[in-house]
Amino acid sequence: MNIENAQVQMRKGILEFCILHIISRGEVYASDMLDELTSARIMVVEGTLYPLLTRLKNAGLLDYKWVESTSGPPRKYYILTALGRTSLNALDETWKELAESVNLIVSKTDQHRAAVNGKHETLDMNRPGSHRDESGLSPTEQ
Amino acid sequence: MNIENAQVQMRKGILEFCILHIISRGEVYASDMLDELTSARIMVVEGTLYPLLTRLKNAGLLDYKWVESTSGPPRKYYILTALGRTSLNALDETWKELAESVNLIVSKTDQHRAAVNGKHETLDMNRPGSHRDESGLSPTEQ
DNA sequence: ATAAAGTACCTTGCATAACAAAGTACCTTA
DNA sequence: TAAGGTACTTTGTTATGCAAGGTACTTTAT
Repeated sequence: MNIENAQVQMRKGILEFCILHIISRGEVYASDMLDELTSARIMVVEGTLYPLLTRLKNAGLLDYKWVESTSGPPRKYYILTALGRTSLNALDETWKELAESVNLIVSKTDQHRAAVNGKHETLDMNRPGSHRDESGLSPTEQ
Repeated sequence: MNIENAQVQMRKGILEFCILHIISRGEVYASDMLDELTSARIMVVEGTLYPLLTRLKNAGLLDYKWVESTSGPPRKYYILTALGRTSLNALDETWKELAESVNLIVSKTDQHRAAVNGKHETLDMNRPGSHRDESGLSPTEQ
């Protein structure tokens, strides 16, 4: 597991949420979505997007209609179903909570760093040279 | 695919980031991490955490030492390696960018909703598919 | 006509990972 | 020595991102 892998992982699960958002703004087809995601610097490829759309369709969150194109084959234009809109609202909430949770954890680290840098205390940060709980304090809390 | 599934998905990939953060603040063992994650309302179970720790260890981001406990079997106390600290910094950046990207997409939807509710006009969307909407109404709102 | 190039959607196969559930091992207490 | 608690591990299932290759329709060039 390298860093790139972790970065890829971090983006997973967000895609579905972003797709629903984009579709919620009006009828779009796959290339529209790819453009929008790319401009938000969320990289997705066809092999990811098409199966995702199919899953969402089968789950009843999306519907689509075929539309003729003036410059190529017909396109599938997607829209949200009523269930899709409900789901999107729920995911909005989930995203907020998740971002809050992560920021809570990050800010705790920031606090910890500030505390460690502020004192000349370097007990816990670096080395396992320290010992066991005779100190009485868990390394995690306080 | 139901909503719960989507919520689970959304949390994926964030775990590794949160774990690294928690360990960065000092030596901890698995139960400490579970407590911290639970208090941040990020639910994780052993079957997820232990393999994750093993992966991070094998990737060279973590190290651990066995420590006797006064109330049970010995514990594995984890710390970040130098590589782990570097990686955490990179993931901090990744998280910031990801949150920014998602919030950009969400805010675009908000703008769209405001525009639709404010006017009775729904044709001005930037999408290239607009040539087809004789219907004139976005399927999302109203 | 036919070939080539562009656009759009679909499928297959692989690797990874979250999770449930069951298992192993150690320690304390009754 | 039995029971219960704590901690770490493993196995099997399922889901999913993605690369790569495929089908099909359309326009443009030869």
